[in-house]
Amino acid sequence: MATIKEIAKLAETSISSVSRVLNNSGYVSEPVRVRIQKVLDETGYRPNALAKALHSKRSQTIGVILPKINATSSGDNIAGIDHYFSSNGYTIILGNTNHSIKSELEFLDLFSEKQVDGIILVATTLTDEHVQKINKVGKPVVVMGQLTNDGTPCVLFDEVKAAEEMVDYLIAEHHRSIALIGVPESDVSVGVMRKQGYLNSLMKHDVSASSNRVVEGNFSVESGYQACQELFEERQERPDAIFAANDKMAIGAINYLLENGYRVPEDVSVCGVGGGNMSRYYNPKITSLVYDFEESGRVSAQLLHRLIEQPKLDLSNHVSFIPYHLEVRGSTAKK
Amino acid sequence: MATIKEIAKLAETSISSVSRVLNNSGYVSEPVRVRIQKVLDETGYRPNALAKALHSKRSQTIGVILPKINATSSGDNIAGIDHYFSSNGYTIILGNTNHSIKSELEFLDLFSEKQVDGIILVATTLTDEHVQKINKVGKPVVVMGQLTNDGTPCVLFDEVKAAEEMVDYLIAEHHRSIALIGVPESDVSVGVMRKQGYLNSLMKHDVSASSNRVVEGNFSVESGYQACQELFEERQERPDAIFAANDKMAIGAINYLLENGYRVPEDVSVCGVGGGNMSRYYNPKITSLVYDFEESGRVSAQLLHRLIEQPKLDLSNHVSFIPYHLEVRGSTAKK
DNA sequence: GTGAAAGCGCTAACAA
DNA sequence: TTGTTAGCGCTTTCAC
Repeated sequence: MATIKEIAKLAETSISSVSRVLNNSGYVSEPVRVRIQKVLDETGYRPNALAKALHSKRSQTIGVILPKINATSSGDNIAGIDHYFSSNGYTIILGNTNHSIKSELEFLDLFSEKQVDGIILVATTLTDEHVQKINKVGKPVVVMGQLTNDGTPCVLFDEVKAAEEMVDYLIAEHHRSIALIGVPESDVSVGVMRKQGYLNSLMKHDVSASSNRVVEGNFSVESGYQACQELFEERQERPDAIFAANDKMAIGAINYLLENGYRVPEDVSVCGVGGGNMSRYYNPKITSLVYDFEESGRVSAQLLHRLIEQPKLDLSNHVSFIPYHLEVRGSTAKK
Repeated sequence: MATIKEIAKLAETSISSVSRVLNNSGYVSEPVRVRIQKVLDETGYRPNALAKALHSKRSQTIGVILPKINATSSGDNIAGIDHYFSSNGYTIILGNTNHSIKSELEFLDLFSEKQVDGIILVATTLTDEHVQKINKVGKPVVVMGQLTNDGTPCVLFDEVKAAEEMVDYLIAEHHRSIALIGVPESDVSVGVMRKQGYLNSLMKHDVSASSNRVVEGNFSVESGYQACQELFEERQERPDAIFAANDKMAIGAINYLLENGYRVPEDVSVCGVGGGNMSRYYNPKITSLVYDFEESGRVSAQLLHRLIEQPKLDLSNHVSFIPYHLEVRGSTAKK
């Protein structure tokens, strides 16, 4: 790796002149410029971004922390973030936490050491420790997927409203015994909010809600299968519709139903949340709340970018809700 | 952000002593050590990794270049890479090329500027320009997904053998009219190799091969649907089995068949490659070559790590084949 | 044991 | 117009 010093020597000039042609700044006479450019081309010289960053205090790097890199939503999130930032000269560094809160905190520190210009934190839960650390890193942070309560700007879907809309639809289709396959409340957006929306809708329409019709999975297809089994084999009455908190569990539920002689949607309607490939191409195609995770990545990136470019900008308490839509597909029908 | 200088001042000592306790190197008397540690704790000081890297010439950063970040294989790849490297103190920086060769070349340069310690290039094609640039960056590079011809170590699946095995299986199940839904040859591993395996098997068993039974898609579900439609509506004879070069196209093909009154697998057997969630949970479950992309990420990472740690190590021409296995599921049956 | 000082590669005053 | 120089934050000799 050549340095600017060596280039200067080869071109028989000073490093400042080299720096000038490199950055197209200041005055350089044509002959010198040409001489330097020639050496630059011949050596294929690349400036050291670290040295540059050390001086400018801008690393042109964004840290992205997420709970599980190999989840379809993560891929889309990153695609959106990357698309926005790479076209603005930034590069992305990745922090995969595998759902470990400790690891989340560590990445906040690590990224801080690496002098990232900003951080996007894709969170499933937000503890006081998080909040504290976020405020301590002293760099712009945008939280994705969770509502913040300390003013940190966040980007997310309106989970309550979305879930409510889905159950409204099921009720409009004359379903009255509607089950929920949820997840633990440690995941606030999914475990708490979607359940809240489910309950809101039932209340609103005066449809009976019963813990008898609520079971819990863990996001996986298998857990959806088991949850559905529990619903149909261990509970008092059989639901005529199932709202699963994500598409994978909806698929698990459908698998259980089909294997046990129920028809979907004729006997039981099933719907999920996410709307990605798995639900779109499943057989039957699954009615789902379609979330555009790439868009949520893009919006987070844009927000963070503004925060970076205009440090005085006060975006505290800013909340961006990403649009979603209910897509009725083949897995639900009028009762 | 505090600097080592400020810490030294606060602890009323020199920066070298601070550096010593930071790195646990050299002699520091107990009282001084304690005094420094106290300031360190109180300020929550974090060393600047850039300055450190500038000096040590090790950034503890790995660049990963891939064609499409939101593809399930990419997520798994990165998970494997990340898992290995993060437990070794490295962090990952991402280069998403969206299949643009130009962009691939640019990331090689960019990562070089960012002083990454090594690069993993997930490639679909490898031009001379690639090879040239790879050799010029002067950093360890491991290519994933493609066979290299210039000695650059690579990690991939034995596509020819895998495809051959799949078609062997179809033939063993008495299928004789076997169609291929492939992809363009610009993707060497998928477009060329899998087709080669398909042909090898037919030849080997003396089963007729005909361009009449070969169509091309573009990896997507929709293209699989169309390819299958072409096979059944525009070709002379109908195949009794279809080998799709990936699971998505297999799903597209199945969708076409089911919509048009064919039963799968009773009338037509369909199989794919990949073996991930989409095929595992589809209805019917899809017979597939199960590739472990997380493992291929892990192996690439390990290989690159060795290259980084032992620069004199000669791993040129090294090729790692990642194991795979044929999983017979519900979409294929004996004829 | 401790601290001053050089240097990693670069930018940006400041002189010349 | 050009070159010298002082940092950016850190590590590491090398005197003291």
